[in-house]
Order: sequence, then structure tokens, then C-alpha cells
Amino acid sequence: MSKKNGESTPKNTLGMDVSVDCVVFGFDNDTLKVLLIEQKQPDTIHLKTQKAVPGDLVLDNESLDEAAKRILQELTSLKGIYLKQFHAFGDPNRVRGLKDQQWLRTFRVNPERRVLTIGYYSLVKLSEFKPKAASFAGHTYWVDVYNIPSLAFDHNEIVHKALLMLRHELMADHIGFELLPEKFTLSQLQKLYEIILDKKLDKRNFRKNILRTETVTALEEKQQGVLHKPAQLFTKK
Amino acid sequence: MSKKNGESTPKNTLGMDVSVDCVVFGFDNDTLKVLLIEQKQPDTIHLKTQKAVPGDLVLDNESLDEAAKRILQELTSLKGIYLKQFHAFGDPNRVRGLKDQQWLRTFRVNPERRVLTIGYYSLVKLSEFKPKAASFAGHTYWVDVYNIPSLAFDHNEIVHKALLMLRHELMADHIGFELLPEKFTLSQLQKLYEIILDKKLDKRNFRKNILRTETVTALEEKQQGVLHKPAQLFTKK
DNA sequence: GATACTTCGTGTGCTAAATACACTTTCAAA
DNA sequence: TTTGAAAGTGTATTTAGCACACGAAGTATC
Repeated sequence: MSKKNGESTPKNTLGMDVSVDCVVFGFDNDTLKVLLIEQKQPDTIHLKTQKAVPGDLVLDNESLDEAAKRILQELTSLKGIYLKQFHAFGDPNRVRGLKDQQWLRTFRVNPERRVLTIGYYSLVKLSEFKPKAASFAGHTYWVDVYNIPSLAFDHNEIVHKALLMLRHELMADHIGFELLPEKFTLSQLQKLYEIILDKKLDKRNFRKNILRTETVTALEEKQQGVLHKPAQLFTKK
Repeated sequence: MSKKNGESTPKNTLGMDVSVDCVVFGFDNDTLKVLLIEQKQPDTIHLKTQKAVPGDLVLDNESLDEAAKRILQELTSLKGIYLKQFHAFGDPNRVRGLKDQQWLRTFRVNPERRVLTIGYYSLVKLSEFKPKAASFAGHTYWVDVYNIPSLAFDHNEIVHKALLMLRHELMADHIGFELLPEKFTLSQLQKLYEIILDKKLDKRNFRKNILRTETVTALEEKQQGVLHKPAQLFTKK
């Protein structure tokens, strides 16, 4: 926000579109997953389908956080989802790949227009997740975060950076339970940490640490229907 | 980046301007400072001057990092300045304050247009800093980060968040020396840490920690011209 | 050249946290 | 009752954090 030179020659640029892209993480007790959308193409054209992270243009009177929340709620009816802005991606040519352009032409007024995107990641409880019917044109599905296919735009980079940020925040703020059901065992939590951080942890030390941070509390309840000693259930806070 | 519904009705928004704002930190051996610009107003109008962090609109073919670099180089001729993107500020009304609008009208084609800004912070060696003459309309000056006046737009919030992010990164990555001259003593470095983190540190433990991280190396040289035992000089890496 | 002044530079003991490591317990199923 | 499978727990060792005080190396002054 600076004024160049003394003269009052107004200064401007063409501006750009701004979007929000959400890297939605989920955990199924075995793998850390990311939610992708595969867009159906109008069937007259036989383009290869494009896979992408859910996102949308920011509306004219909407803050970034509001836009991210809206995008998530178009996918799921969950409220109170954990959401965090993590980076702005501003390469001037990030939507100018050939396939990206062909795709954008099918639904944007100005497909060649520059788009800045703000990356958010969110943590959802996979157990409670139900994709809203027909909310998006394409269907949604989960893929292993360590085995992401080739995505539209710079979305591979966005997912990769989201994972790095998630790791940092997991260590700093112990937000892991956001990915688990309301009630969970410490073993589930440990496995989640191990998969996100991509390394094995010692069971006893892990429990000591988690209990010391006091981000979870023990319930009176135990796991049921398992064919081994049932674990105590915990819940957040 | 999502297509709503099956139909091919193109979707769009009015777009917005995108700017980059740089919170430039400097250290003068006593206080942590932030660089501000005070804009001269056309003298026909007697508005109060506006103080702000340096920033500018992102040009049409410029990445965010490039824009930040350009803004910094309009202020100083230093190369290789430490620069880090830390947050996007997207409140739809963040430039719509009364005084902000009066000011913007003096140099923007569309002063009421929404502006998204990407916050960067940068670390400069105050000793080597020479503001470029007449580079900006207003004059630049340094203020104590703990005593920032009222700024234009949401720049107070931007500075505040930049400081928080700087603290985190200082602890994690030990980038403190970026604010010091090429050659510095460990006492200088410690004082810098104390001021950024806003707490006292123990001398012996601080030294142990810094030397263990191996982010600095000792020179053969000693401080000169001090009226006490001269300290050993260090340099980065 | 002795003295005063100021910051530099260092070592140790104590406490707290991080790590490594293995066996018994509890339940369901066969 | 035996088997299987994960749960749950304690201790010893190592490493990091922290509090603490004094001699050393220069400059300035008299």
C-alpha cells in the first residue's frame, strides 16, 4: 500500500481472481487421506478428467475464512470443522497449464485470468463424514496422502505444503484428535501421529507426553467388540 | 477451483486487487524496529498523514515473492534480504475505513476496490541499511516494535502477527543473525533474542544452545574499541 | 604502572524431560 | 482352558534445561 512518486498519477493493475483451496485431511485408522474432487467434463468433450482439491473463488463480500468454511460446507454438513490458513500460492501462471486452461474454459468467464489461491487445510472426522449428494459436479473421494495422483494446477504442491504445516502444528498444538471420532483410544491417537509424522513412536513415552499436555481426558468407558483386551476411551480436552 | 453443478454456466466474481505488505524488522543493539512509511499528502488537502508498512500492488506478471522483493528494493539497495511470507489478510473491508479511503483516492484508480494483501516479513541489517533517496513519496523511519503508532488499514494487526511469526521462526530456525552485522558477538545475539522474545535469557545456557545448533562459527577476530574485555566475533554458518 | 571499571567467558551441580526397553493383564474366540 | 492380540504399566539411562559466581582481558584515568 504505497504511493509511488509525488505525482498523483493513479496506479493500478488488472487485479486477479482469488480462490481458496482446502486440503481436507481424514484418517481411517490406517492411512491419512486427502479429499479430492474429480470433475465430470461435459460429455461432448472428451478431456481427461481433472482431479483437484476442493476450492472456489472467494465471493465479493466474503472473507477468506468464510470462503473456506463455505467450500467445506458444500461438501459436508459438518459444523465446527478445524480449519487453518497455511499459505498463499501466487505464481502468475499457476492456472495456465494446457489441461488446466481447457478445463477452466468449461466454467470460467475468464479462464486465462490470473488466480491467486489461499491454501487452507482442515481436519475432519472421517467417521462422521458424509459427502453431500450432488453438492459438486464431480464426485469426491479420499486418497492416501502418501500416494496422491497428478492434480490440476499447483495442487500437488499445495497438498505437500499442507502436510508439512500439519506436521508442525500437530507437534506444537496436539490437534490430532480432530481427525478421530469423539471417543478414541490412545493407540488410535498414537497411530495417527505415527502416520502423519511418518515415524514410529514409543508407546509408553507417547502416552506420558499426551497425558502431560492434558489435551485429552479419560472417559469411564471402554472399547467394545474387540477380540483382545479393550482399551480405555478418551475424548478431547 | 471447483465447478458448481453440472450446467456450464460460467462462474465469476469481480476479482480484487492483491498487494504485498512487508514488515521490515531491524535491530539497533537496543530495540527491535519496524520500518514505516509516512506518506506525504498532496498539500492542497490537509489530511492527516498516514503511516503504513511498505507495500504495493502485485503486478500482473509478478509472483508474490517477486513483488515482495521489488518493494524491498525500492526502499534499499540491499540484496539477499531475508524474506518470508507469513499470512494472507482478506477481510473484504480492510481498506474501507474513512481515512484509508480518503488516502487511497489520492492515488488509486479504484480506491474502493477490495484489496487482499499478503503479509511478508523481512530481516535487514540496520547497519547496512541506507534508505534509497526519493524512492517513495513519503519518508521512511524506524519505530520500536513495542510502540507502534496507529497505522493505515489493518497494518497494526499485520505487524503484530509478523512479530508472533518471527518469534516462532527465531526459536525454530535460529535466523537471528540476519538482523545483525556480518560479524557479531554472542552478547549482541543474546540481546537480540531477549528483545524479540521479550524475556531474559541465561548467558551460559544461551551460548551452549547457540553453539550446539552450529548456525554460527567463531572468527579469529575480536571486538575492537570497547572499554572492557573484547568479545570474540562470530559470523553466520 | 597501578588502579578502577566493564563486559567477557567459563564449569558444576541439580532438576526435569526425553529416551530406551519388556512383561503382565484383559478380553474374546476357539 | 488355552490361545491370540493388543492394552497397560515402571525404571534406569541419557540428555537438555537451569541456576549460580568469579577470574580474565581489555581501556581509561590518575
